[in-house]
Amino acid sequence: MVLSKKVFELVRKVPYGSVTTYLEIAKALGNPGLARHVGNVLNGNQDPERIPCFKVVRSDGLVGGYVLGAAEKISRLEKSGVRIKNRRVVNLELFLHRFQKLPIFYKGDG
DNA sequence: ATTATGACCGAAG
DNA sequence: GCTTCGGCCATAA
Repeated sequence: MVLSKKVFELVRKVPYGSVTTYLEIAKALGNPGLARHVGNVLNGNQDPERIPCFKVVRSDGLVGGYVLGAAEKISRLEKSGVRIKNRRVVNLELFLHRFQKLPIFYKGDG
């Protein structure tokens, strides 16, 4: 699907040490209702080393799933400097706020 | 066309 | 805070 290609494209742009959410990516695709589908797409990630989908978490902060296991996802997030508390990203809102500055997802208008 | 299944979301309890 | 439930959208059978 052309949509999945865009998903991977966006995920690649998430800076190391930061995170985004399935919902934010769905919004960037133009349809917030696609959040679930975004997860489905990432579930088919054949190259987790090149597509850093460990940076994509749920909108409530829970880390969510990962091809290599949630534990590995948490491990990589922490290694990148993202704090995790009880399977949840600490201060997720700060990260999302950061994306409003960077024209990564909301290019065009704010 | 209908049904079931997901790395989800939001509102309620 | 937490768990539960209905809704969402694409894909596969």
